[in-house]
Amino acid sequence: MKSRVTAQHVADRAGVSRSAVSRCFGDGQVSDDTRKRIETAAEELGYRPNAIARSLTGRSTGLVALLVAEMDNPHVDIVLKKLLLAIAEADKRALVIPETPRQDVTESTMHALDYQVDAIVVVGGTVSDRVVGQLRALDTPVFQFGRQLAGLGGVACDSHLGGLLGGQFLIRSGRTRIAYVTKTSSTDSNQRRRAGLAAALGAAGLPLLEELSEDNSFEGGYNAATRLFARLERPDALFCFNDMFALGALQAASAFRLRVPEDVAILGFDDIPMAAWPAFALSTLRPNLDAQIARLMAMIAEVCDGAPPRRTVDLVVPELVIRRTAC
Amino acid sequence: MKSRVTAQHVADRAGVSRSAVSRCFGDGQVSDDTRKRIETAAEELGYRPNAIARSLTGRSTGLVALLVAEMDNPHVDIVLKKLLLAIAEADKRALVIPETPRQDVTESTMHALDYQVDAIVVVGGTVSDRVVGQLRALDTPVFQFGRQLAGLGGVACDSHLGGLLGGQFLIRSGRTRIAYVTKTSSTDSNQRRRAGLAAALGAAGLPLLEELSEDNSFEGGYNAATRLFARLERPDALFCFNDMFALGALQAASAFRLRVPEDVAILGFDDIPMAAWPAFALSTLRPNLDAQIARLMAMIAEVCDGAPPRRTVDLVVPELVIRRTAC
DNA sequence: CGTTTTTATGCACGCGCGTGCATAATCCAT
DNA sequence: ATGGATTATGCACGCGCGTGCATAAAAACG
Repeated sequence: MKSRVTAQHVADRAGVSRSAVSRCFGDGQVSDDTRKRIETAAEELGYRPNAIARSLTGRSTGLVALLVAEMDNPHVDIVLKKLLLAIAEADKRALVIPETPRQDVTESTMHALDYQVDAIVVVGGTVSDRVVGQLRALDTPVFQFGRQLAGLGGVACDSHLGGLLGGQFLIRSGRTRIAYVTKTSSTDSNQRRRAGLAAALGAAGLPLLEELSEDNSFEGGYNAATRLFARLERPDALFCFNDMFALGALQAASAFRLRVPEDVAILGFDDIPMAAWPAFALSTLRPNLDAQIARLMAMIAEVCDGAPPRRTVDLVVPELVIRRTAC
Repeated sequence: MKSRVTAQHVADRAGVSRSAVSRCFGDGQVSDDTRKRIETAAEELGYRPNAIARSLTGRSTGLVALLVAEMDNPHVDIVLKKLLLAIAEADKRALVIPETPRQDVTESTMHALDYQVDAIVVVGGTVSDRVVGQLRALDTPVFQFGRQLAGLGGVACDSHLGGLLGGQFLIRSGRTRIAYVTKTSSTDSNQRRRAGLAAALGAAGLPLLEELSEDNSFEGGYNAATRLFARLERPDALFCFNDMFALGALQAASAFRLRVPEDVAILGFDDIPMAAWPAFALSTLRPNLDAQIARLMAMIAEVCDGAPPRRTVDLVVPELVIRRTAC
């Protein structure tokens, strides 16, 4: 592998000083003549400024670290994709750090910080609060996506409101035995959704049934719903923590020969692409992802411009998407 | 934002030279006494070596760029996740560059190269050959994942063999009117799968029906299968380019009140997690992803050790997974 | 105890680039 | 034509770190 061409090479070829090359690719003032010569020389040599060396001079690196956990959730996939696109659009680069089972997140993240990233975004609810706390102690701006830890800037879907809206909708459609299908690991958003639902039910004087899923996926939703349907007094509506649970519950309803939504209504959360498939036509709550990401990118742009990082969470209101499984 | 602590700060505090600190965190020889003092000083100051500056001294950056397109395909999600985990396990960092609709991939990729990545991995079949060609012209090692462009190192599932195995299996199970559901954009792997299937059918003296999908997803498979089922002589087996098509086709079969697999067998490709869901129980061909990734990481490790990049594609044989939709 | 060998440490340079400062070149107005 | 204002260019330094080289310290050996 031949060594890369540096600004010095271009300078030599163009017969100017290296500073001129530097200014030409920066925002310095260069005469039209020399600019032309430098550009042709750079073109011929295939020169590209070394971003590593450039960022060494105290400036920003243009890197944004995405600390992403809960990668078994399709919704996180969508978030990740959209974040990647948004970061590329903002002319920055995404350094993605997955939560590995073997290696502790902390260690991976710390390694990422060695790259002087401009900001860290914590994606997904399952990153432990301890890790987030450690991150906050650093001087690198940290933002959270999809959680609402106090004192840490970020964006999130208003889970409480989502729970409330979903609950009110189910009540309006005449349901009286409403169950919440949740997961064992109680993340922040989980608790808020449950609280919102509980508020809606409480206002209507209805009880809140509940069923835990041992697993964070389709199978978990299937099993939890199966247990619910096997109860003596079967619920007539299932509000699921996320769409994957809801799809599993839908499958369980089919196994029980229950008509959806006549016998039982099923409501999800996230509006993953699959929810819109005609095979499922899942009613669900759609977090306005694009709005969330736009705000997050604005926060990142702020800190890149030297502003102190925000310390508040922007809540985005979810939207009720009514399809076939609850109406 | 206070400025980061450098090796000089640690050196001052420990009462040693900066070189000693550098050696302590590198592999240089340091006496037990000074090492201890340096380590405590570093601990107290929260010092971490600056990876940016470190990589400036001609060494590797520890960055691997993932150029990923076709992000609407769940299978690519899985590949991306596994790649991210593998890269983290290898103690490297992943720089993910999505194919943005607005910005040309070339430009994004070039920006990524400014970070002196150790290697580039092209993921997904839809990255244009032109872009890959441009990448090959660089002195940064480029690998391809899931495609088989000649002269460029990488790993891929043996699509031809997959087509052959699938075709032979359908023939053995007594199918005679076998259709291939494919997509309009003819990627490399698509053509190979079709060729493998054609070889199997040709050997058995059977015709190859075909139907194009206008779209690379569930809906596309649904529509294509619908057209096939509406034909006078309905096919008794559908071999789909990927699982998403197959799931759409499955839905179409249900709409036509066709029994699966009695009336029509449906075979997918990729073995995405959803294929295993009891709701679908899709028979499919499983590319051995873990094996592919292990080999790719080995190739990357090679070039990081200074070896010239491989120029051959390691083919991994796919495995026939027989569930309910074809048996 | 003196000499040679080994080990530990500091100094200084360079990686590729941005940028303040001084100087040279150019321009404009009088 | 000439002084001053503006612009263009080069020089040199520093960003944070690794490392060859020289030197100082310690160890080993006779």
